[in-house]
Amino acid sequence: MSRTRTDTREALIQAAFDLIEERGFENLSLRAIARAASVSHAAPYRHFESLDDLLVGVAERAFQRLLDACMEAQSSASAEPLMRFHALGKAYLLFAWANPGVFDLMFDAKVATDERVQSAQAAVFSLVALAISSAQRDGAVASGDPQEIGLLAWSGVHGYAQLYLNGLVGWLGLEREDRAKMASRFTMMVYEGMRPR
Amino acid sequence: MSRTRTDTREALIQAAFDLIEERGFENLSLRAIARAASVSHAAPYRHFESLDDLLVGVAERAFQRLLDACMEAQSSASAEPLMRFHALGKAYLLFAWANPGVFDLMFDAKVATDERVQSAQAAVFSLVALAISSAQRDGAVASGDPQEIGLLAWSGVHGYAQLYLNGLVGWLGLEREDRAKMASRFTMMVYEGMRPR
DNA sequence: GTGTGATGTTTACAATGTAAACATCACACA
DNA sequence: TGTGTGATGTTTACATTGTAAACATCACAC
Repeated sequence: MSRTRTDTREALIQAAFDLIEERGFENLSLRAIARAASVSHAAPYRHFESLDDLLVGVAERAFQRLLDACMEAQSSASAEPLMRFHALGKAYLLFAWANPGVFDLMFDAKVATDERVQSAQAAVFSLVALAISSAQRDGAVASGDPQEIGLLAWSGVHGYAQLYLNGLVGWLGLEREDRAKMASRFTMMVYEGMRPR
Repeated sequence: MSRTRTDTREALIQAAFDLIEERGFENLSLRAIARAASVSHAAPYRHFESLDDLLVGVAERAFQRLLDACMEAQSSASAEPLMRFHALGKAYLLFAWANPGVFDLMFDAKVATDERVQSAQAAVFSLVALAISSAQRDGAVASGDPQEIGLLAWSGVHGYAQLYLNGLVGWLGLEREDRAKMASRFTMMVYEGMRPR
């Protein structure tokens, strides 16, 4: 029984995903991915145009998982807008910290210009914008363009994730509390700034 | 007249800086840098341990310029804490958008673990934290740990810069207003969230 | 003046991304 | 049921890359 088309494609993406989490995506090689997926080093070209194209596939997959994690967190939170927003931000941060390598990849210039990745980003954003506007209806967030406020919220959480992953931990005293608590805390601060006055 | 040690070192860093802004730092090659600096492809090894080490040099240089830009902007702003904060955030965003390639590099995993880069990051952060605590003294920003609030502010601006550079422009309606206006506007939103209630 | 250390070049090598030629296997159609 | 045709995979090949080693050169302290 040989592998179907989708099998190999999936295997390559999964192998890349794992390798990235092991060693970061900077020193990733097409050949190493192929090796990990037990195919020859040229086989990936039957499924992807290039290494970058494969990475786009990985990023798409990663955004799918991020979206799942966010929706899952939101749906298991209470209906109160504060809690839903809190769940969203926390899930985002925990995803970034649990998958630092792919998180870097997801917003890397190499893949971010691809329209498939961009629409995946847009899907995440629409989740944020939705949370904002529903919180606005409950009077929990100040009025204003939900897109704009959503971008403010997302920027805060996203920037925190990135700064945390790249350096900050080193020179700031961070990492004393556990991450879940830090994620909660920071998300609350972002939320705090958006409340009506 | 031959080049002094510092000459070649500087020339290499400058060449790398320029190449990064032309083509992004992902596909950058040591050999291309050497070529641009008119030296043989092995010459860089007399000044840097490796390509990554050279990139650290570029990042250091870039942080220096960012710091200069921020301080310059701050000092030509009025003494009012709002205006100083505004100048800082705006300068940060404009720097990122004027130098997208090196801005990516400055927070890339490849260089961010280096302690020289980390201390450069810390220098930027101390500027932010200082602005916060001085604004607090004037009652313009809510009380609380200036480090923590500063991190909130920095995260917001930084995340916006990164999201903007990698995709956002594509799928959101952005880029209609001019950038200086967008930078101002966003910085003000961040500031708004930090005011006392 | 001389030699010694710093700077630069040439040559070499293994690893990489990608293309082309070749093999194989599943499966539609006779 | 046999066959050929397209999809999938492998082998081979090649230019480019980062890096090391051997060699050249030049400035400058003694």
